[in-house]
Amino acid sequence: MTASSLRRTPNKSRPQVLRQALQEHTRAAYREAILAAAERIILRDGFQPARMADIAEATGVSVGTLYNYFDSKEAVFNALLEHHRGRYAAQVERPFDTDDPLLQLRQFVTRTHEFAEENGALFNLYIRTRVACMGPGCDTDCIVDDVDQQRFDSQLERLLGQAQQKGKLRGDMPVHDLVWALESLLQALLLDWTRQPDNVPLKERGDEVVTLFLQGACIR
Amino acid sequence: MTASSLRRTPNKSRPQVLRQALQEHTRAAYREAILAAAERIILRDGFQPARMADIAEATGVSVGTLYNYFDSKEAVFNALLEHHRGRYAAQVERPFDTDDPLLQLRQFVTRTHEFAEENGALFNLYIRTRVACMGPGCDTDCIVDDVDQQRFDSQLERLLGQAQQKGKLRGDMPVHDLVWALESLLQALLLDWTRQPDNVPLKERGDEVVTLFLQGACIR
Amino acid sequence: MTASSLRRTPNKSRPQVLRQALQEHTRAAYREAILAAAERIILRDGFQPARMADIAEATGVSVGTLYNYFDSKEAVFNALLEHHRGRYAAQVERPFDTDDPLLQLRQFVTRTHEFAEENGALFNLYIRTRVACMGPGCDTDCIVDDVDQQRFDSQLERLLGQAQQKGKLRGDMPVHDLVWALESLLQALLLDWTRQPDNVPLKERGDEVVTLFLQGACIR
Amino acid sequence: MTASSLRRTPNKSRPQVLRQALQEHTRAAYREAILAAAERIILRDGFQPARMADIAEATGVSVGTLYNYFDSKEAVFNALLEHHRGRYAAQVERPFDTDDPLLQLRQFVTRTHEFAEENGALFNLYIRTRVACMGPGCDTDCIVDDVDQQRFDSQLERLLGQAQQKGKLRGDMPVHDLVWALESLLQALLLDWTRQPDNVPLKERGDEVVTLFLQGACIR
DNA sequence: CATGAATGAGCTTTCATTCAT
DNA sequence: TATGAATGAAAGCTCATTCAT
Repeated sequence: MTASSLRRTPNKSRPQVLRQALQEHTRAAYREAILAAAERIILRDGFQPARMADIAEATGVSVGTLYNYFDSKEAVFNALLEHHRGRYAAQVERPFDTDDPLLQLRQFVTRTHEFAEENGALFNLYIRTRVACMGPGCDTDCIVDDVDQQRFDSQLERLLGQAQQKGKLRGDMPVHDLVWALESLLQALLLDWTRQPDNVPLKERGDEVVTLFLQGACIR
Repeated sequence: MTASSLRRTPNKSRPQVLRQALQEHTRAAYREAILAAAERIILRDGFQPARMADIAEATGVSVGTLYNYFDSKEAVFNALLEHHRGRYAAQVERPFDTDDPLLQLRQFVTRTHEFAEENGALFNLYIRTRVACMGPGCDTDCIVDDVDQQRFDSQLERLLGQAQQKGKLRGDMPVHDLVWALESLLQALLLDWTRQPDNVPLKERGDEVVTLFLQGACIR
Repeated sequence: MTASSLRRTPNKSRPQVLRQALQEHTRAAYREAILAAAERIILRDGFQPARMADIAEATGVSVGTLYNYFDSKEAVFNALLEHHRGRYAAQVERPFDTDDPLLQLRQFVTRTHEFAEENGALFNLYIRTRVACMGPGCDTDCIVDDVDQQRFDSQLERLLGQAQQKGKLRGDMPVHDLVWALESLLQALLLDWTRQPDNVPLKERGDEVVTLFLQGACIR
Repeated sequence: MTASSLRRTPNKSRPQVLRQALQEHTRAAYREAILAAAERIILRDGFQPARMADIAEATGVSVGTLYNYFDSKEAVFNALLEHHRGRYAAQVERPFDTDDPLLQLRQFVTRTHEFAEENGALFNLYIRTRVACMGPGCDTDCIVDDVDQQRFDSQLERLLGQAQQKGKLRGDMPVHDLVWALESLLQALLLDWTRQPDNVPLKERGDEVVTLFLQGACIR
């Protein structure tokens, strides 16, 4: 047996494959556990005060282990957000039940709110981060890009654009402004909800907000 | 008798009184200077990264002096906000030029935006903090109470309530919800503006937003 | 008193000057104390194992204080070396008592050794560092430049060059090689001495080494 | 009976013996491979920065395996040096081609330098370590004992002693001192060479150094 | 015996706050 | 009362070593 024959062999025997599959599983489980703990801790303490040591303890592992799975504290946070992006996209971008853009709009909003209600704490973190991190000095700067916002916006824009083309929305206002207004209202709603989840019936309020947005506050 | 004159109240001879008056003046000047510097620094670096040493240097005093005027870093920030509350209230709560609640509403919004444009950097900080610091763990937690929001809200509530009573607003929706919606839109606008002050003509957009709020997105 | 009048005034009153002088003194004393302690600790533990906390404790100050005087652990070490460079140069570069280059050489060597004997521990550190830090991975890489070595070499070169020109040294060998050989012998001697200061009578051995260097090992 | 065969000594059947022989072989191969990798890594990074994980990777084994063959990082380094000692001894302690001690001396020096040139990187490490690690705190403390130095010295001592007895060297100086001086020069030469192998023609310079050592710098 | 993930002590550095002058 | 040096509790991250599989 020579020194060079010690190098890792590319093809693996059966047991190795099994073991590796097991390890993959374990590894994934660890990641999940760490992220879950991190979510708890970060939600409890906030991002910057949250200490890696606490996350480790909450996970039930040592600090070093954290760094076997994530490069840095920031990476943990990023992974936390990333972890939920796909799920949101999947839930929200399914085909709609109707052809009417405005009904599609309502469905889109409802789905978003359903997702929020199903993933409360997460969304709390998520939304807050998206709003909070715009100024200098926010430690989570650059952590959250606008990927999600853009996805959300472009959906709204598409739907409102279709509605406008079909003559269902006022034409004296750029679609962009309408998008902006609706998005603002919905974000404010989510914000309120993350503050006091129990006091805000999310989906009902969402529908009301859309109605108000469409019809306006004045008597017709 | 001001707060600081309570500090020591032995028998005072005339010159002592004079000296104390002078000291009061000096004390106020120090506070102002510190707050001004703190504003510069916090706006430049953000709250949590801003270092007391930097604020001291920017003020031209020593670190210790900071603590002669404020109990803590947080206290400086609180005072900073408090410092501007009165000014905002004064500017916004003047009597209106009209009796029409909806016109008063527009004037109120305009005044708010004028104040914002006149106090850009401050307002930037102010708004951001109000939005960002709602969850736990934010270092500025407990710093910003809802005093201002409540003042703002009650104004809106009063005006929208009057309009509703006069039959100018839809009655099928609680005033509170209307207030909420308008407030959300306006806050979003301010938020946008603090991000890119130059791209958002605040007062014009404010008027448009109010119009959209009142009339809705649908064609009538 | 305006805010701007609070800024530091350039001209200082008498007491300020005094106080500052005092502080300068204190500051210098602290630096010295820290360096002295650092020397002890680094000599005891080596550079890389030496912990800032230990240096702080040895100095009798807190860790933070260390960083009020030095930017980093490396900076402490650099300062330590720098601190002694001037002293060595001063002691060694005084005018010589004679015109004979070879006698000057002996005096130069003697002075170096006197300095070494007077600054034992330091020189230990100094010499070891100069020798050790040439390969990769040495944490003190780049810390010690060759300034001192060059100064030492150029002195030797000058003296040996003069001797050669006066026909006192063999001409069949570049001065540079002679310098190299003598320097090697002297460095080895210092090295031995730093290992076991008590067993090596530095100055006597130095003289012997120079003699051996000049006359060679063979019988004439 | 080798060291590792001492590990377990139950009654062994024939096949067990065979298997054990095989294992011995494998075991040796692993050691070699690890040492080879360690040499590469340590030479690349230095001893203290070199990470066990890197050595493991370079070997193509896991970290744990390293610890099946060596007790610690230090042990790896020790083994690395030990591994080359025998080779040096073998090369250098062959019988000489001549009876003249001074010629033997030159041959001895030449052989050492040949070995150095043939084992460049290693010798680089070796020499550097021998010189650098004499003080406390050097992480490689206690790693390098003086075994090699002593062997080298005793050779020199023997040869120079013979020469002195034959009246070829000055008698007014203890052999020990002559040994010391020559050893110093040779070590300095090696040192220089390890720093810039290409600029120093080792064997030629070695001969020059011996000549200078024997004849001295002065004109005769 | 190989594996490689888990471990956790230990490191340097920062900065709000205190306090002797 | 101004000063600013001293303080020291954390924090994030590394890596030699262990040990269950």
